[in-house]
Amino acid sequence: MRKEILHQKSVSHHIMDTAIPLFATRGYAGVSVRELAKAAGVNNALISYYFGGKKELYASILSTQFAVLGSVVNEMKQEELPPKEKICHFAQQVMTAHKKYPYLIRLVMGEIINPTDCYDSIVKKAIEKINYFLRACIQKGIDTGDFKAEIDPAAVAIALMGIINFYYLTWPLSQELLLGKEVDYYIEQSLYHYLQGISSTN
Amino acid sequence: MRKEILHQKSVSHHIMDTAIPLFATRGYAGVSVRELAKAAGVNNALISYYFGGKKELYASILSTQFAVLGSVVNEMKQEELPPKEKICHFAQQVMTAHKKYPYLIRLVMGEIINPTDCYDSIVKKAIEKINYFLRACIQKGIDTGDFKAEIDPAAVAIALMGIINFYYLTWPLSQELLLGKEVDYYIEQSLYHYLQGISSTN
DNA sequence: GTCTATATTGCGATAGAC
DNA sequence: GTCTATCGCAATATAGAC
Repeated sequence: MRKEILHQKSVSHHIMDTAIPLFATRGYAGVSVRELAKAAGVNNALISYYFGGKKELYASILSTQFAVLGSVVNEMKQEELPPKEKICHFAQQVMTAHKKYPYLIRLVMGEIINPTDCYDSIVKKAIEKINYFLRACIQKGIDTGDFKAEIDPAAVAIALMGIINFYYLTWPLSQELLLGKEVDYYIEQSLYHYLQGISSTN
Repeated sequence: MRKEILHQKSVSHHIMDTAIPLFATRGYAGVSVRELAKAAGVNNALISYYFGGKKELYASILSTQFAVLGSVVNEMKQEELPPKEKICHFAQQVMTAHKKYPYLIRLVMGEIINPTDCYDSIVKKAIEKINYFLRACIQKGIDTGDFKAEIDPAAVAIALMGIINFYYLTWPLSQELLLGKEVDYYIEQSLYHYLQGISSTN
């Protein structure tokens, strides 16, 4: 049986998978096409052949990775749950996404602190979508009386994004600082405490 | 009167000040020595003359910027305040530092997601110091009965760092998402809600 | 589709004039 | 201290053989 049949993953797919951790951990400018090709075990010229160039390879990676974020929100929108439960469930979905796509958060942050041409077209829109979803949840919570009337949905939405993402944002440093505790437990607790702080009762 | 006397700031200092926003917004690999020199209005060769090379210039910037973080913690350590007030005061000091050194957070994050040789020697130690300070505050709060006994200091310390820094971390996007609200107000509120969540009473 | 070879540009660094 | 000129090398990209 031929090798190509055993390994059906296309060359372009393979190049992207190899490039993701490199771009994520060293930045767009920090990785060269030569290094990318060597790591993937393919010829330099194939990056231009399959993607058109380094920039386009990077843009391809960003759009496929960011599509993950979008689909998480889309799934959540359909759920019919009380605001607090919806936020907790969303947090769990994001955590699951971080585990499945461990380099996504670095690509996001890399674009936020060192924006490329992809920032406006891909990154910003994805984050705005998430923020809008959370704000709607919080507003609903205020309307139903679950949350304090005086809280500001926009501010709370940012705080929630911080609580849910900060650990992964600063990983692996955060893992060391957590002194052996489990991530899931940490985020669950932080979220619980914060939600308790904005809740109207209890 | 000679120009040099009117502008006493040394050339090396001027180069660093010009390089800070460039390294912060485009990353170490994203900026060339030629561009740096052009932006500062000096000759390329002067970067090697004053610092030894691009790497050393970057390292100089990181150490001076990170010294700011260290001094904030040192000042706070001497303060004798109840845990909650101490944490709130620390948050205000950090916010003041972010305003005075607006590129600091990007340099920090840049090193966390795309570490260079400076990461272990400069960045990691500074963050560990802050984390240790916060953990001590929280532990004291548990001991005095201000905070719930069941909370985990290490986990709460990370959550607090997230709440205090996430806004600046994702600026200017966070500013847009905040829909015109004031930063200080937002962080104050988020911190207040979270602290309320971990407090034993009220 | 994949390779080699190469064109072209830009990089960081430095020698040496002033 | 500051300049010009240049070295040696690595970057992205592509033409053309296979």
